Amino acid sequence: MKLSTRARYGTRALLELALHEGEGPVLLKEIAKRQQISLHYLEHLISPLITGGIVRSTKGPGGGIYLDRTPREIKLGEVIQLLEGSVALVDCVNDPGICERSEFCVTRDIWSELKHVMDGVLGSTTLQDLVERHRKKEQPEPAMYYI
Amino acid sequence: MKLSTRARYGTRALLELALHEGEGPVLLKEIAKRQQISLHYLEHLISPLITGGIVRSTKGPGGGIYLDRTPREIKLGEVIQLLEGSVALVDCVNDPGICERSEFCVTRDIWSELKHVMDGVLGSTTLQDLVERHRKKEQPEPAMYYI
DNA sequence: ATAAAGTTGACTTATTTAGTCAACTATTAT
DNA sequence: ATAATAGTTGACTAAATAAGTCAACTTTAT
Repeated sequence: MKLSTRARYGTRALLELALHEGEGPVLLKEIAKRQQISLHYLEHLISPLITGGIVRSTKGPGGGIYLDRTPREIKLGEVIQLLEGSVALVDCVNDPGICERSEFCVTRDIWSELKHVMDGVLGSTTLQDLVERHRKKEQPEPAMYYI
Repeated sequence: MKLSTRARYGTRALLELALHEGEGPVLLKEIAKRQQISLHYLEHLISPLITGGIVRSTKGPGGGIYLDRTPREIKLGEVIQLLEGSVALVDCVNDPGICERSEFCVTRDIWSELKHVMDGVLGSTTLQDLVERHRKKEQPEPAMYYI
């Protein structure tokens, strides 16, 4: 029950983009280097994000990728959905029809509840939130001295 | 990012035990049949639950397995922990040392938050809750007529 | 034109999960 | 005692999924 590297790398790549928002396209090669991801692997993670309307790209010299919306408008839930699929821990949660037990199954109810709370977190966290958390960690609040 | 069959089958097996609480040992064969699980596979799921102090067993004729505590005292979180391991979606959440990025990594913070809310659900749901939900579905409240 | 970059599809390898089989141990009933 | 019942354990296999690599291709700036 682990998150795939797709989702983890992809999220980090997007954070990288959000941190450089407005500075023009970022090279895949740069992202791969800064986030320690294989370039070839990263290439494959980007394409669903383009299809999903989260990033855009330009080819050729000076090209690269960049966010298609502001970081504030990009929810983590969307990102995970694109890279990993639904956050449901069992298929019957999204698709009750696949198991004839679904209607009566109380364990299924619990797995649904798990999905619900996870969706809650991922639906209320945006790339902007990540950026802010990141900056906060980077530049710790100067110590306060009370005289 | 799916729950393994271990966790799913195991939880259902325990529910089966909880439903027959106090009626003596239940045959693995019975559980396997009622929950449509391969007997041989089920055997392997039981052993961590015994080690974990959730079920007990007696061998020989008239033997079987039964809960070691009341359903009210058995949290789903414990069960999942035994069958699947931590609910953490990435290893660095439990074990920051495995990634030198952990300290600064804001995506890790989100994965931690996910673990936290999942633990919330699983830590507050007991086998007894499952039993009650089950009974409620089985015997729907008789319709109320207001005169 | 040419070099820089992203895009796509095929392929391989590694890892994990699921499941099976068989030998073994303990217990009850006769 | 012994035979039958029932759980226990470990080794093994197969299937599925995830991770990663390679190479050919397209687009764009200079």
